[in-house]
Amino acid sequence: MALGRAFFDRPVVDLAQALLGCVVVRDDPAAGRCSGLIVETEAYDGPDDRASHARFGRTPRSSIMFGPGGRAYVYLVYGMHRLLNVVAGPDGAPGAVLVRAVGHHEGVALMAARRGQPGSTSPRLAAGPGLVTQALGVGLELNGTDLTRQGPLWLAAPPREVAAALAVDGIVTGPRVGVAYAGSPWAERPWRFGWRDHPALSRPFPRSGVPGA
DNA sequence: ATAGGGATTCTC
DNA sequence: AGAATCCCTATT
Repeated sequence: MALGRAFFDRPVVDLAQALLGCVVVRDDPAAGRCSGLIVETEAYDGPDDRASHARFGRTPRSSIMFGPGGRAYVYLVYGMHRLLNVVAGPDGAPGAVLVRAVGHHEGVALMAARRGQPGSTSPRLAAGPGLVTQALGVGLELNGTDLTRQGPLWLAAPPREVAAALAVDGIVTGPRVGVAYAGSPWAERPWRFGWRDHPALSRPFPRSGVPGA
């Protein structure tokens, strides 16, 4: 059962936290299904956020960020890595959440094969935003995909036991990665969220904390 | 039409 | 610490 549109209609920083524990499902007709648990996210807000692609206003690339929530925003960085984002709603309010890391769920073997590491069961197969798309087989052709309906790429609510485990472990926050160019205060905003001590985190959080602290 | 740069990852 | 690599945005 896919998460409905209403789930995404909230401030992007709230959405970034709400997505932790959710399941990102990749259904490829040829390769089959794999899915992962979202364990790390970052929020990118509207034009005021100097780290966000929306800082240039509505451009061809960022236009998806200005649309309704619950759609995928996939783009290329550094000429080689594809990054997956979840657009926040409502329509007209730009914002997107970068999926920085996912943990194992379904189709680990398929994900390992896509990573070029057949047979690996490392929990860190998708520990990093570029690795997430590589492991899940997410390409630019999926930009704009409606994540609220079962299809090639969609999102599901956290399984019961996952939600329970996350509640026990807690959420850590920190500054977003690789956005020094944005300057103060945007580079320091604690808009990176992670499942505390999860093995699939992309890299250590410099300081521990709780949302809102 | 062209130049500057990046929400990364891997290797030296 | 540095390269790989190309699309996007801004500027001329």
